[in-house]
Amino acid sequence: MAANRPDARQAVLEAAGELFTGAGYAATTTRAIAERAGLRQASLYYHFPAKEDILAALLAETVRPSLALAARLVAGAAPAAVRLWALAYADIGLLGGARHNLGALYLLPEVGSPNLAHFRTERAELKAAYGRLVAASGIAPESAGIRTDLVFGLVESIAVIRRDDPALDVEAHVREGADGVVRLVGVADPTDGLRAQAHRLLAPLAD
Amino acid sequence: MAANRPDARQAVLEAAGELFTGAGYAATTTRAIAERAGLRQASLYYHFPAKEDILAALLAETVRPSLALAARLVAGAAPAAVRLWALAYADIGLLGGARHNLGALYLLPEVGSPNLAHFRTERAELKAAYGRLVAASGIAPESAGIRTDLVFGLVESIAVIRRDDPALDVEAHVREGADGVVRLVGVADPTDGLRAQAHRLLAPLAD
DNA sequence: ATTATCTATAGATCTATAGATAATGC
DNA sequence: ATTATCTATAGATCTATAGATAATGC
Repeated sequence: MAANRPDARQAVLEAAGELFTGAGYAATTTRAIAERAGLRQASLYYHFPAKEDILAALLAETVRPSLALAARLVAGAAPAAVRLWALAYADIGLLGGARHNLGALYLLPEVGSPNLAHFRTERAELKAAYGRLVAASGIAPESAGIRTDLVFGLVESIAVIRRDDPALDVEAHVREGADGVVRLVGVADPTDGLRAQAHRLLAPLAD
Repeated sequence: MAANRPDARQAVLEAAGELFTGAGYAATTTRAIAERAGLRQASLYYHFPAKEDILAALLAETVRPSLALAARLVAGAAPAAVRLWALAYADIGLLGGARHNLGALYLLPEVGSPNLAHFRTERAELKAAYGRLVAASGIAPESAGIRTDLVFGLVESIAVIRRDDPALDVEAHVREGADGVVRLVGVADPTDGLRAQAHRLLAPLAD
């Protein structure tokens, strides 16, 4: 290979993550991404076929860990409120702790693009997992749909909160957010016992 | 005047509202706005000094009604949970019922622009009003800040929910959303009595 | 021969301004 | 004289492709 850097592709994603979350997709030029990644503008196209594929890669790497966790929790046997608390806790933590507030990518109008249908499907699957846990919590079936919308909205709102206050105390927000999700569903009050049980569910998955 | 239309400025705002909420600010060209408004591209600049001023006008007209209501409710004498329910109900209703999902404008990365500081101030004032009602609900002071963040996030999440499902049953979401805000704060459970009281607070303000 | 980069550029925009034009109000 | 519009365009991009170049692996 030529005088290449160890992992240019990763540097591009890192740069794009910062710029897309800060300025948005359309307002970020391929030149700005390349500059920050230490490449020339045209060299981006060796690693990605088009600008939109950079966004697609970032979206995929953001939603996938949450989705993997959700699949395990949906299949779990613990009380639904415990599993819901655990999913919300981990999911908000991933969004809140990611470099560059990647959750803000979900807010970009470009996620509606036909080329990003795969991301939208994965995000819908994550929401469906929340929906199963909400339904299993014993909520009246006619309310479950709307409450799932609200729960998912509350979880994702971490991106807006973090944008408004970049110096956010993420750990406090994560715990309050998970508590809030359970209170919002309205079938159980989060107790220390529930939280401890949820942490035990999450502990073995941390590796 | 020349062969002008009754209210070109309003037609521009209407067109921009549709395009900005759908495709975002940067991806919407002044030509597209003008075309939809029935003008030539350059004629926009008779009504607005720059593209960003069109966005500023839309943001202002979206936040202002909620802010006016919030100011009245903060000064009210009803129980805090009732006033909070009323504010959330009206605010979500305004965002959910507006033409073109104008609440999605709050999600655009361009709201961070220096030229839109006035909007950010008004939005911060609205959030502060929620904060006063949350604090007055009797929440522990160390939790009030984060819960206000979450409450405000839940209210604004109507924009994402509506974007995901344009055929949303807004009225059902508004009521469930206001209930959810009160449950999320965690000091009172919404009852029919509370809702009725809140509606009485809102009734005289409807004109 | 393959990999990863570069320079140069085609082709297509995009915003905002300059200056002309026509209808209305005084 | 003022208001609201238009045509034309300057000047500045922006994405993606073509083709050259240099280092490495066989």
